[in-house]
Amino acid sequence: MEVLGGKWKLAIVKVLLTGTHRFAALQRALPTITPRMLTRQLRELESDRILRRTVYAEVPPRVEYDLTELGAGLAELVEWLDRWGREYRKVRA
Amino acid sequence: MEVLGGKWKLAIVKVLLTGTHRFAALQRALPTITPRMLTRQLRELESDRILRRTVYAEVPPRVEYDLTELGAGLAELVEWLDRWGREYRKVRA
DNA sequence: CCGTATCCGAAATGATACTG
DNA sequence: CAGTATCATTTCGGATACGG
Repeated sequence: MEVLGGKWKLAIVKVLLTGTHRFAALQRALPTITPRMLTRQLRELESDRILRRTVYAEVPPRVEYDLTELGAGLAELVEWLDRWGREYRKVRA
Repeated sequence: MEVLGGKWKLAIVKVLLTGTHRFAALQRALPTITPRMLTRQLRELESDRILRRTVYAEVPPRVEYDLTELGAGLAELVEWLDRWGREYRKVRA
């Protein structure tokens, strides 16, 4: 929970499970996140080795984010949580 | 994550997966939690229907906590997270 | 395009003492 | 036994503006 907790991390992982994304693409996938929060969460996930950050020395700059094998190992967990969340809403409603 | 997030909730669920517990027993199982935090987390989990709180009108007072079916449905998730956490520590170390 | 800097309010957690 | 009350600290998340 220390690694995955908070409002955004699992959402970011979920997006990256669909493939490599650039910063702006992540912003589009998570429309309400501010650039500050996105940067922070990405850096923490990188430092926890959930994802990789790749900088291409180009103009304009290009930075790509993709899951490590450790991060990719969360696929089942995310699915599990999705399922449980749906069941939860059903029972609570 | 809204239901299970935070420092203590999953730990409490994990303890209750081993059976019904009283307040003091939960404190013993989670030695660093303060009574204030334990109370708060228990009330939130109760309000989210993860666990049940049963008060017996006795002297001295007895209050028991146990998982609902919804809460018990988290067993697999907890196991999954445990496994992933162990793998995580191994890879990180 | 991909971020940083600064400031802010709210929420989470903790320490300590006390009570029916 | 099973909590409350009070106070302080820390962390989280957001708004806004700016920069290489």
